[in-house]
Amino acid sequence: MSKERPTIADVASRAGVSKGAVSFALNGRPGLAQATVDRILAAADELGWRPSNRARSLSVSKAFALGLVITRDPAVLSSDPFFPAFIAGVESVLASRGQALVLQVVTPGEDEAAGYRRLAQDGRVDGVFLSDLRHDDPRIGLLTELGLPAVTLNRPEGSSPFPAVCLDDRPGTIAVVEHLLELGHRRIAHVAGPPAFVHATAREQAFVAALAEAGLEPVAIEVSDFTAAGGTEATKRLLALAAPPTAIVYANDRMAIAGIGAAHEAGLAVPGQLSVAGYDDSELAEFVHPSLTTVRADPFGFGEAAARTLNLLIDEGGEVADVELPPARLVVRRSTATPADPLEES
Amino acid sequence: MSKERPTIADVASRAGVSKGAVSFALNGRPGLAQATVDRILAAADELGWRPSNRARSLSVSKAFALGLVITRDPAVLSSDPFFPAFIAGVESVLASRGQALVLQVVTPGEDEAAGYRRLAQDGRVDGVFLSDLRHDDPRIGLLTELGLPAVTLNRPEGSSPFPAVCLDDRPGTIAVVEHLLELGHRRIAHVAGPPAFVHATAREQAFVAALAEAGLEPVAIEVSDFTAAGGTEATKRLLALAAPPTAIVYANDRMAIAGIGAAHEAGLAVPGQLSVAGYDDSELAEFVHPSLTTVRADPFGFGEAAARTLNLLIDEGGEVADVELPPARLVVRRSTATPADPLEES
DNA sequence: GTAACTGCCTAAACCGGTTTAATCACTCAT
DNA sequence: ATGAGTGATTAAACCGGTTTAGGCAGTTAC
Repeated sequence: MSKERPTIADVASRAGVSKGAVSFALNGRPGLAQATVDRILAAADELGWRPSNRARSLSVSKAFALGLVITRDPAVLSSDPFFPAFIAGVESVLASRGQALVLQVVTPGEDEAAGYRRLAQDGRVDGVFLSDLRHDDPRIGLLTELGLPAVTLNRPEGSSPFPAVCLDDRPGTIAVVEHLLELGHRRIAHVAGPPAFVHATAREQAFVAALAEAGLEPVAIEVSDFTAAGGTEATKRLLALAAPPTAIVYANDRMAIAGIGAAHEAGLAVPGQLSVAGYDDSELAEFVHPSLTTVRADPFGFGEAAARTLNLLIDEGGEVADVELPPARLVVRRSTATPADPLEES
Repeated sequence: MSKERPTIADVASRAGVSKGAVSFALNGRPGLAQATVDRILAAADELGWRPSNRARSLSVSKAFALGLVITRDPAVLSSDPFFPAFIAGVESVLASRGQALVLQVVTPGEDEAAGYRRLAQDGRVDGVFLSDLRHDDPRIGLLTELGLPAVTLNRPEGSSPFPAVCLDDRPGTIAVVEHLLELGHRRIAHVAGPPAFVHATAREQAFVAALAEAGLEPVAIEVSDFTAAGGTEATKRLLALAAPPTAIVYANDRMAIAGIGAAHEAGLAVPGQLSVAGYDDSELAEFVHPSLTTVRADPFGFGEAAARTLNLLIDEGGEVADVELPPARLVVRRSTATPADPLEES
């Protein structure tokens, strides 16, 4: 049993042809007689030969890998339900193409640009996913400068040279508000994510717009940070208002679940005295008490679409069309109900 | 502005030396006059040259990357607090060494061996982390056969050619049981993880042993699956017992939080009528109601230690000593209290 | 004065593929 | 018979580093 990996030269000599011929056969390029191709492929098969990624990378100047840089505090990242599913979706596309996913987790304090620079300069990846898109995101300029293909998850408001894969945050949020309005709520508050993030402001604006549609104004909008701790604090502030809300719409499940906890802590019944809604439909949403009304997106599908789009950009180059994913859907559970004191105001 | 990346030849000609000299200078190898080294490094600096990873990979037959294969259902993985922090710890070691992390998420249904095979045969990584270690884990044999260095997270019971980085699950679990015993609980149950996993059985055995230490037997041990859904089901079964437990120790936080939900659903007060303890200290543990008594490990440190150990194995080869991490600590919160009907027996 | 050694540096092979230009053996048209 | 054209194949350059063997100049040893 030879422990050494066979090389293309071994295959060539076994098939009685040149290295070049083997390469042609492998890549299905025209110019070889069918019989020769068959003979080469058979030889490769018998030797168990698979072309070396390293050699291929060097000669064709491609990495056969995509990169994902996640800029988050690991503690915060911990319970984010988006990325694992997103990554799984990405992988489902990469696996069949023999590509790999290079992951980088950057703590916000550090220089996130350095993360992308390393990926680009080391030639580790052929393209990257731009997640957690921010307003005037500096990474767009950075990647343009680095010449690294990218796909943005959702659309930046400024002009961007990169294709965007979008999952509109608004319909889900609007559905939540409409659901609460139908139940009879009129005093509704929102706990938003950091305004730097596109998806945070999108949800906030959708919230405001949906209320305005019904001629209402938010009781309050608390700007928070998507963490459980932040959700707790924001909830306390809302409950301390002179005229507190009868329902709170949170920008994600973590804050919402923490909000339920804070409400209970304050002696309020959920949904009896306070209705709560989240966003994400994380695993726990169904199993906390009361189970959480929330909005379910499809992060796996998001990952698939993003990977496909990025590969299209890398392979074909030029202009790649944006992709619009089906919007998130409302999932009604037990944390929302008719308000205790309905319709104070006409 | 030349858009082309400089190569080692550019640096060489600028410094007036040969390619080989540049390589020597870069890698700090002896045999070059200090003045020459300085000149070369200055030239490299001026050109902004960084050696190409691809070329280096090919010539030294190393990938400069480590691999992590996670075999989980993405839905389940979603809310696992371990991996994000673990990965961040790994990266903190890799970043300074210019290494990358290649991630692969394999759905349990698929062939997980294929994932490792791909990583090994494509030469993507120089070594891998073996997480979620199972009893008689087939991956140990597989990796031995593939000749891929690895580090196991925790120690397999059989003989293993790989160094183990261990975080003993037992002290934390024992501390939980002792805490409950001190509160006066005598009827304690456990919701365990799948027995295939080493850490699941370790926690279960520690639970049984700690009770035995006090001359007690478990009310019941429900085998579950670490998911919130599983935690709910297991809890329902325990509460339906003729003599239900006054406290339940869960093998992780997700099941515990779902357990609190199930208890509330059943009309039980936590911790008034049922004490609940988890394991992991996930982000939400502190913010659910009541806040969850649990056990806090240090997954970030786990990642650091694992990465360092794996690199040691790759660089030095031979025998690398196992690493024992400081054990997890008990975090007492509000979900545990004196039982309602204390000390029925003895 | 020459052999042996040392310190510094270079030429060239090498890693394992891809790709281009050239070669060879045929057939076909003139 | 000759030239052109076509299809199958190969030799060799190339990607950008690392590494080995060896060359050259300047001591030192005898």
